[in-house]
Amino acid sequence: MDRRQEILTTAGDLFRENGYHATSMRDIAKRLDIRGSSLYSHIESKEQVLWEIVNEAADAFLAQAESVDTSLAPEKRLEALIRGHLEVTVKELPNAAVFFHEWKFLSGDLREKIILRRDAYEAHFRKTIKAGKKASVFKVAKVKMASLYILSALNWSYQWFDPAGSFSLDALTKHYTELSLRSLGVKLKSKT
Amino acid sequence: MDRRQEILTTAGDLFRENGYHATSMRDIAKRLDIRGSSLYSHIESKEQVLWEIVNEAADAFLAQAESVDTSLAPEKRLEALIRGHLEVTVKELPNAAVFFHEWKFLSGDLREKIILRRDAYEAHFRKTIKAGKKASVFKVAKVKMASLYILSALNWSYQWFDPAGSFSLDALTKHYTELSLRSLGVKLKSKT
DNA sequence: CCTACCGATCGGTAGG
DNA sequence: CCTACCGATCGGTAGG
Repeated sequence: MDRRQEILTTAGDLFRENGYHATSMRDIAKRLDIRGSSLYSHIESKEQVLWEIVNEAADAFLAQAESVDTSLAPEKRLEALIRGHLEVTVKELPNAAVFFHEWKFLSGDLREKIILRRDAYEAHFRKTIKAGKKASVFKVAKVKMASLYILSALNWSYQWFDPAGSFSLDALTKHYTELSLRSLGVKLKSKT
Repeated sequence: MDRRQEILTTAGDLFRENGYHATSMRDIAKRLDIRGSSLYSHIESKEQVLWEIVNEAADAFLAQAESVDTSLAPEKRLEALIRGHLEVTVKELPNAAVFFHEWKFLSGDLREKIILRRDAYEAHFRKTIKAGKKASVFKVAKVKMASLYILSALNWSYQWFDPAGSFSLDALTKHYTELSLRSLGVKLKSKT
């Protein structure tokens, strides 16, 4: 890992722990045992660092969603999206958390770009639910409402999920998939 | 509204828009057309302001949850909790957003106090779901997982809900209640 | 990668 | 409620 990557990784950890504005460039430097000013031979500005972290996370979420075969049955498609979302969240925890929480501190252009990518990502969920509704597999009054609901549940997971905690990623995925499909009216074998 | 309340309200708005650390005391003062130093005859410190905002929101959420009659049927209890949660979120949007997002910038004692109150709040959901599971009204594999799922979906709503937007609070409540009950395996009249 | 330093701004206090 | 001010820290640059 080169210095630039180390800086981005360290910044991601700190932005997640303390937030973008509460983290100073000197905090990042201290973790790497160098002086704050030395960062600037590798990076351009604090905002550029935030941008790269957020954009990298967006890449990961989008790549995953785009890899889902749209010819699959809607339940399978949604299941794949949920699994992928949770996998990316857990694998990139700091970056994902920063993506969800700190993107709004980007200004102008960068902010708009990231909003577009978020919308593109959410569209994968909306389209899948819409397809399931059309195929009468999902029973849902408002597609937008349902996809907001499910995405909300998924989005919040970075807040509490602890890879070392009592749930594995597999267990989380299995239960969240079941809860989501059920919320859309899909009948599953009951597990009391 | 006295000056102290005005300061808290203004601070809540700004903390929501820009975050606690990105908001300076002078920003708050500017909105009230006074100098930053003048704030200090009404408040003790910036952290105390954050604490009061967060704690006020916690009061509102807890009061609502505690007012739900525990002798109701589990579906009705959960419905009341969901309605109450969304009502408080929408009515106190800035404070609720700060409660969800900025509480972690509290230090020591205050931080621990708020964590306890959050846990107490979540317990209302867990207990209701557990009661429903025992009564075989809810079909749920892991109570903790299911309550995290539903609370996550609810918690995220402050991120996107716009009182002036295309959904009313009533519509939001109705749909989220339906989605939540269904996710727990409750059968509802289907709405395609 | 460092030292040295810039102007700006931070939360907060003194004193009126 | 104000002016005046404190020490600390901010993101970032110059120059080596």
